[in-house]
Amino acid sequence: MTKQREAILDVIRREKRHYTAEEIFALSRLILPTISRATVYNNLHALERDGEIRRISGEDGADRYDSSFVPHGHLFCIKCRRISDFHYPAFTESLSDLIGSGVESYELKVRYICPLCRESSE
Amino acid sequence: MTKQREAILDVIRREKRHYTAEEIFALSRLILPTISRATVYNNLHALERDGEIRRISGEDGADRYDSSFVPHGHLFCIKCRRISDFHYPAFTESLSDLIGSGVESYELKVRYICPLCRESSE
DNA sequence: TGTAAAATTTAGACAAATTCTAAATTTCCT
DNA sequence: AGGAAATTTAGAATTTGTCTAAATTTTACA
Repeated sequence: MTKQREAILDVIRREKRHYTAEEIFALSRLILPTISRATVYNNLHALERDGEIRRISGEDGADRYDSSFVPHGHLFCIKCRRISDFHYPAFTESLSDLIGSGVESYELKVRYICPLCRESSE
Repeated sequence: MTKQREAILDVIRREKRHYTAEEIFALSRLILPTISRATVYNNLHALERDGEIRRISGEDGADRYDSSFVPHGHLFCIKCRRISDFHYPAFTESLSDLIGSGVESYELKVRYICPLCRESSE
């Protein structure tokens, strides 16, 4: 575990928000001023491969990263573009029941209009 | 409905594969040789907004598009990178039970090792 | 420890995917 | 038909992510 990887993991874990690689790069630079972009991308890939973090792929261009251990999905508000987590306890199980073995991970993304936006458009 | 949009929709509907924007661009050019890349992207966005097609976001760089009306998820083999559809009838219902109203669409992506790859690695 | 091999990091060039722009064309309405 | 609105076009620009080759760091183990 290099100090670069540690810094990156720190950044992702410390905040509740889901950052893009570019944001993680900027924040890691505050800790290690010489860290390079390639290192950030390398480590994001490695951490994803190792199951330490999860990638949320692109509702708005760049991928984002999430460090939660608890399996969960993501809600994207199509109006305000905000992302929130959503938990679905029995899901993982029923998924492997359906698909069989070999499941490594999943990504569940729901596009919706969040309560706040629904309210304000009334 | 412009002839450009029609051509694009045709390309997506005619094949079972999930094409990238670049592939759709190339195939649309066979029908309309002067169609431009920007038009393809514009229409892909519009068609997605209108619910005519669905975007499958990036396991391998570029997004792909799917025209099926039946809600379903996608299986990505992490070895051979092939994508296949997978149907999960009760899912849509239980999703809106959980989240409430406002759900517009969802994307369920499962990363796994497909039966063929599992077999060949034994 | 000392040291060699393996892995990782770095800066910056490169590449791919997507968006933007402004002018030209087409479509739509009445 | 005539004018406004929408769409298309080509290509430039931007964003996101990957690659390269040299330098540094880590790891394994004699």
